[in-house]
Amino acid sequence: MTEPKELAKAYDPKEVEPRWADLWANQPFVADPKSPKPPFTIVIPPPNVTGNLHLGHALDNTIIDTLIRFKRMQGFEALYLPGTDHAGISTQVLVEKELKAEGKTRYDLGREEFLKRVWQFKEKNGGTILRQLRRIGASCDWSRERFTMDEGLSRAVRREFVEYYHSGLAYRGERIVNWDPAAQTVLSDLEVDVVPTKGKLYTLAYELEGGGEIQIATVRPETIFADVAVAVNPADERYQGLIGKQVRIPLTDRLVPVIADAEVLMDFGTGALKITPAHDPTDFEIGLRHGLPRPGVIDLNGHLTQDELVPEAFRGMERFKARRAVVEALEAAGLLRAAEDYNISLGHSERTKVPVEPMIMTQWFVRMKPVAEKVLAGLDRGEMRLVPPRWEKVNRDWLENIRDWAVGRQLWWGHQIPAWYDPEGNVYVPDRDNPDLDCDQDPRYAHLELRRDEDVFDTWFSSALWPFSTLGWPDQTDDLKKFYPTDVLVTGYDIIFFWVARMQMSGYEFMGQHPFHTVMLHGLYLDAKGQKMSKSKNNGIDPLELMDKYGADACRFAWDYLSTGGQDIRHDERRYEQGRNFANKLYNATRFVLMQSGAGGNTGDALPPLTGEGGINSLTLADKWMNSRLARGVAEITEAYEAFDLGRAARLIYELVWSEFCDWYLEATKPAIREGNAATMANLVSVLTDLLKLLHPMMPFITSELYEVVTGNKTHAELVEITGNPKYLESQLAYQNWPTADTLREQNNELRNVFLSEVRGRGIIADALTQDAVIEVKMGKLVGLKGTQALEQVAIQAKNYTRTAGYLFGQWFDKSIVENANDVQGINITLIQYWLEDGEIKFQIVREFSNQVDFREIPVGAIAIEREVLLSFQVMQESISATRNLRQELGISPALEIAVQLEGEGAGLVMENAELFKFLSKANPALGRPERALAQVTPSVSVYLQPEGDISGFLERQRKKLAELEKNIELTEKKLSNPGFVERADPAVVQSERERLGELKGQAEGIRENLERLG
RNA sequence: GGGCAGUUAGCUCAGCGGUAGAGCACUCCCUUCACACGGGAGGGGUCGUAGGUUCAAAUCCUAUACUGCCCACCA
Repeated sequence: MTEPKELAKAYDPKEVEPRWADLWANQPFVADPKSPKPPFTIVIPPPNVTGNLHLGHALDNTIIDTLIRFKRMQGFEALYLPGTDHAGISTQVLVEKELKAEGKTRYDLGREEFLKRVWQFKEKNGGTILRQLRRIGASCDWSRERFTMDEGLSRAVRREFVEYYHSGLAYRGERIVNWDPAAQTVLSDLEVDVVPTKGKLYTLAYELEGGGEIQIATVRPETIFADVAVAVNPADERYQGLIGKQVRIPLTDRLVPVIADAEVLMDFGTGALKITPAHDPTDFEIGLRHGLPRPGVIDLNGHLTQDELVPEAFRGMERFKARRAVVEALEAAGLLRAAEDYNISLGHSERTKVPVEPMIMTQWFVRMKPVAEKVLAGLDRGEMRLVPPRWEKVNRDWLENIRDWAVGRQLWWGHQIPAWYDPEGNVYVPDRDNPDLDCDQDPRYAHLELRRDEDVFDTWFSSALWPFSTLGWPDQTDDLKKFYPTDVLVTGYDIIFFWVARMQMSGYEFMGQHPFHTVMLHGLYLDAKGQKMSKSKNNGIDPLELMDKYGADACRFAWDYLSTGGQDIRHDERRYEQGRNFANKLYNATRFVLMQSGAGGNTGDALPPLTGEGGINSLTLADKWMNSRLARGVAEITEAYEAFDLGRAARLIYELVWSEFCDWYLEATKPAIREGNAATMANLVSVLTDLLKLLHPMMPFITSELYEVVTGNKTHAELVEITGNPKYLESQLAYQNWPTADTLREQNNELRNVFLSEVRGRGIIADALTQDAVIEVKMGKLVGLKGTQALEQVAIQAKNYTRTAGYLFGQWFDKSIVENANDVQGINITLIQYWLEDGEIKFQIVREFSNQVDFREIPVGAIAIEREVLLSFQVMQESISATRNLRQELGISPALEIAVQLEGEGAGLVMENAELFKFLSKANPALGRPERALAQVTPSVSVYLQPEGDISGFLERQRKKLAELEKNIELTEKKLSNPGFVERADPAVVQSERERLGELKGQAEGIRENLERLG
């Protein structure tokens, strides 16, 4: 941008966005724990430290930043806490891949060297994702950036384990676990994806001791060498005689018993099940019940062991190769009875995609049930809500059926488990009161040879603490006191179990309360075909490319716009075009305003004079209309933001800016500005300023830039100077107050102006001031004022001092203004509430007396305002559109000025605003009605135009319109003649139906008559 | 096996008890002094299907059909 007058025609985000991104990176939005403002906290869902920004992150962070910026402007001490996760498996896998390229494994380096290498990798790549976050404009407090393996967070994790251990929840036990042979680690159930996999169901014959055979069905014939029994259902008549007998495992000489267990399904396969406790979870359970041994024949690499249980030919063979070999051998031995195609539900490692091997191992587990119960109780008490609410059931179901959590991972990258073992296998864990003391450093155990557990914790074991470990826990820091519990958690529904539920549990367990009150779950971002994005499908869409192409603001707007009701989002490039076009529209609207004013705003505090040049009497009909639309927009948009309904907020703003501000108001100001109407000019600037504020949470870059230009009249060079330097820009839009009905009125709100002029004109305040004694007032006492009208307004009048403050739904919403009044000593204060009701401004005058909570009320008064004032701009719009339609119908050149005649109850109003009408319709209006003319009939005005040329098309469309009207009339009449409707429907609905019928009839009659005249 | 979403204009989606909406696409007109990433005027939908509740249903209920997702130890 150069001087305002030389602004480029099209908005260029590439020029603007990097400057602001730099400013926000260099001068972050630091939250102050000592601030008197109420806190509003959101912690980032920490991305993998070595990852790249993908659309899930973009969605998370755009939504979060939108909420944070909104709350910050609303007067909260907003904290957006950034950070990254060490992401155990995926980071380690990345580094190992790098090593592999060098022909090495982690074992070649050894643990210590390997970890050094991972830290180097982290230092090198760890900054990427955070830089990418800056690109989207995230207003994080970068001074508080955290990493799950920071010193502080590591202490938190250690504390977590020590607490779990000493409260008896963490224990070490031998269980069947999911083993990932590729990553060489245990996985939790959540990290296993069950994928239907093509395979075969084999029926094998086990010889019965003493002759005969029993057939069993299995998909894993290679595990028969670890069989310890064959089980049948005790109720199965087929096998009654066999229970207790011995059978021979095929290809071996080993005999195992036939046992009975109720868990065996009679109608699956042959009804007989081979029991392999070491390699199948169900078999493990059955084995446990029957006290069976549990030999294993598969090693950690997924190969058959060298164990003597395995026939020599198969030893050391890879598991799937072994399966084929065993099947061949069985066939050769004549023991394969059947092999049918079968879809096996096979667990795969989420990370490495390799089939998981169930294995028996001794591992650390945490018993989550008692912890989950605390969360469930909290949910019962309504301490947390999920948005959309349907997820609460999912959340609850999981917590209710929670199983013990295998927390150990056989990785090197992560928090090493603080548990030590002596040579006899006894466990040592640090004490609660000194958790940071390693047991092998503890003098009490000096006589022992202690060996530390090699394993590290599951990554989620540390993420579970994120909402408070990042704020300083286990220390009782100021941050923790101020900002915990956090407010909203924003994330995709795909990590409810992994992360959300675990934070809930650790929140209740360690902080004694909920970690956040609202969980906002957005949908998944799908590709254009509606499929999940994945590396294997290579259908990923890169948010950085989108931002380069359309600008970060455009993308943010698209993401906010799309976040409706937690629905999944299908990629559609057109949404980004919409965002880009919107930015361009806003830019050009601002450019127009600047061209007119050539200068910045005048957003002073004082009320404008009531009369004279620049006074409110100069406001045009369009100004008043725009102010009224803006007031409504502020209310609706604020409500949508408050409800975290960003999709709705985005739609409302888009409509307000484009369809109302640009399409109508901007055009309508042109004639007034040409006449030099200063009030219109000032109004234009103030409306635009509020629109920039409303839009700022969604499009922070462009709004910040334009705000500086509009209010400060800054040149491009000055802007570059400001945003390019690490110099605190206190005046920036991000720190401005959110528009309220109050500030609107300070800025020439129609209602306020009408009201105040009336009040002053009638001397109402003067009356009030003389009626009661005036006593000094402490404004801090202004609480307890009651009332619920949405348009309530409080005006404070004191000598030369006039301020207004709002009071809405029981709370001050711009209290600072009220508090500032303390500066004025000895003031006389009258509080005036006023609101709109039934086409009248109702008001109430309230006197506040010193140090008393009670106040006197003067009965509600009312000033009637003409309804037409509020509806008249609509009449203008309708008559202008009707005229444009006529022109179009007749193919009249847009440049040609025509003459129209007007008739109807709104015609006079149009004549009063003839200049506006003429400017927007290129038609000169006059009252009256020609004998023979084409007509466009609107509810309040009929527009007539002399027919020219071929009007057959026009007539046809008019007939169609008439038919449509008649159909509606019929429907409405039918409705109104239905006694059920008239008696039972809401009277307001009935009334509006009646009015509508009248309107329809009037219009139909107008068209009919006109058509008759035209013959 | 259980659960949850979705099915609305050609496309992608809002709306979720009181006259069917948006963006894009489509037709026509316009390089009008903010914007062609634009302006103006239009066309286009019996809201998956079948029942029910209600004065009134795209919206609530019950079935049902497709589509997608999640959970679950039938080997």
